[in-house]
Amino acid sequence: MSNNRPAEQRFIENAARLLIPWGVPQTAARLYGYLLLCAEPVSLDRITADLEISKSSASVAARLLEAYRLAQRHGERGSKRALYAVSDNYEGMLTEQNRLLDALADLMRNSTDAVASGAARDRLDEMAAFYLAIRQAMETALGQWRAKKPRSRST
Amino acid sequence: MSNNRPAEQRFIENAARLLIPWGVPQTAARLYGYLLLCAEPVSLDRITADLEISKSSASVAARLLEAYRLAQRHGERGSKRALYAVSDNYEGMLTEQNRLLDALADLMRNSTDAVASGAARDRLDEMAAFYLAIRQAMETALGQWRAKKPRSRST
DNA sequence: TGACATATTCGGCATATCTCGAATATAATG
DNA sequence: CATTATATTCGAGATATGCCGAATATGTCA
Repeated sequence: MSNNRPAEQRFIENAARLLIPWGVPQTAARLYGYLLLCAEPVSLDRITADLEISKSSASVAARLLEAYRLAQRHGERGSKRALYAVSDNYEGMLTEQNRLLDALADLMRNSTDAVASGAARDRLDEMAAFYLAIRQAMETALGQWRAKKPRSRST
Repeated sequence: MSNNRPAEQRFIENAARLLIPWGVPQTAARLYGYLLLCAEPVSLDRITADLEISKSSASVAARLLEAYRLAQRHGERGSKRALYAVSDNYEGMLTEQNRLLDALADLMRNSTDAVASGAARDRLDEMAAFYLAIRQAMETALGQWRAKKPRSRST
């Protein structure tokens, strides 16, 4: 970070622009873009300085990304200092969606009390099957990726 | 709709609960759940009555769902009346995400001006490849589904 | 335990978003 | 062209959300 400021700024804002419509708050979205540019884990103070946001905002944004599995906290040994970096598995955003697909499929399958039969019933069953099929395809693809790239633990 | 009110209500609220965290406004989310239960296209006035919302809210929610490709407007011939029903292709939510994956992959590949080399560069390239792979797997799965279920144009 | 460094929570302000009813626009029909 | 039926837009009030600085909590070291 910080050998070509303008281009980096652009990247950060572009990434944020993509994530924001998906419900990611601006600060968290910008932080994610920023972390993508950082070769090593960075401290909250560094984030605060580079992104020009308050430390409290940096803190909540970082933990939000962590909750979404988009970032990882790297505690420094012998210090309270928290360093953050993008998670090394990029699946976070996708597994979250898989959860939605599962939940939707469940809801539809278990809704015979609301619609027992008829066109709506058929559609619900079909949609449930559809979501499960897609979800399974994604699971498979994720598995294949993990297999192809088994270890990447070298920073 | 409306032969087992309590169960239907529960279904509608449950569906809404799933969609809302994804940024879908409450009214639109409930409307989607409602439409899932309707065997036939319904009018705005019917929606207004059954969902107990204002007509303006019904109108904007319906068109929001339409924009997301989650619902479809069925114009009545010889009338201004608009009838809405859930779209018969359930891919809407997924294609939207595919667009995000594509855009992210693009951004990462075209960001050599921000990071030319090093660990961050490697990661960006890897992520771009990852997103494209997943996106392609989904595309394939969608294609297979369409092939398996070629015609469903009955009611 | 005391002193320090650091992260986290809290209350308030600013801003955005939702929902509504009234006003307006647009299409259909005689 | 007037009337009616319907959808859409508009402005306002209410609600939620994001962001900040100050206050607080928590961990670390001597």
